[in-house]
Amino acid sequence: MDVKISDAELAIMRILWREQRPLKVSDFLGELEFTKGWNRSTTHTLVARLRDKGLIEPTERYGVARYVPLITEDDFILSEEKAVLEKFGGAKKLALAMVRNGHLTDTDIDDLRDFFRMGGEAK
Amino acid sequence: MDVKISDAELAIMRILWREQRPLKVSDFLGELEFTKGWNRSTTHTLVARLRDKGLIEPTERYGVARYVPLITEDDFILSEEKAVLEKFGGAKKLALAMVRNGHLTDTDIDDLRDFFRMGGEAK
DNA sequence: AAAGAATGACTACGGGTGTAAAATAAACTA
DNA sequence: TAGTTTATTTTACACCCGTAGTCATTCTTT
Repeated sequence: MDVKISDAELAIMRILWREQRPLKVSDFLGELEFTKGWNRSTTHTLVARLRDKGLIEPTERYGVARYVPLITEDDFILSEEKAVLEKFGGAKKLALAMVRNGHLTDTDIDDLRDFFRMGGEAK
Repeated sequence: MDVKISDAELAIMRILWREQRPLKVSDFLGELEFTKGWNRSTTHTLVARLRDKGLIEPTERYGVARYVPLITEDDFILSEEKAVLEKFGGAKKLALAMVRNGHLTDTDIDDLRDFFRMGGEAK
């Protein structure tokens, strides 16, 4: 998939990924109103756009639609990663920036190393 | 600074950062036409927008303007880093994605570790 | 069933972005 | 210096995004 998820849309995807179950819009309306200050309409618009883009889908429809994501968070991250590297001019530059800003700690680095040693299965 | 640099604009900044000297638009027109397939007008538009945003500046003006960047690549990277982490849900997740995709190698990781050891001055 | 509340669909609008044509100005060449 | 080539500015336009108003529909609750 290479449809774009906008920042605002992402907030919705995140909730869907987190909850791991079909959600009615009303299930996260409140949260988004609180965390993002969104108007009810705004949330509905974003949900509609995600639906139009084929990124979420209502599971059957009696009455109120319950949505599920059609891509996993991992898929999203892996695909975004590429765009980000493009923007930063390489993984190493980005990693260095993260280290310099103190967002990637030495323990994190150890973990990455371990991840390597184990051929890539750790979390 | 917290003016946004769009993806297209970034291509221009990158050339300016790379060349380390004042450049005429014609100096990179060809490259961008080749690598991005841009029309001459497009490049000019982007240059104008960068100028309007105060991100580049012509050095004196006899005849053809020669531009220099007003922010360094490091400044840019450091400021963007935050937005990226936001999007990826943390530095570690992002780093893991990079490793998984094979964009951050074990040697890179060693370098990061070294960077740490030396209190942050390596390149 | 009627009134009121919740829900969802449709419409809108201003700003940014990618893309470029058209118009204008400046520089070069014969 | 006129004619031509090159550079710069102006204008355009469609699409995406954040944001939300409004209208229509569907529950609820008397």
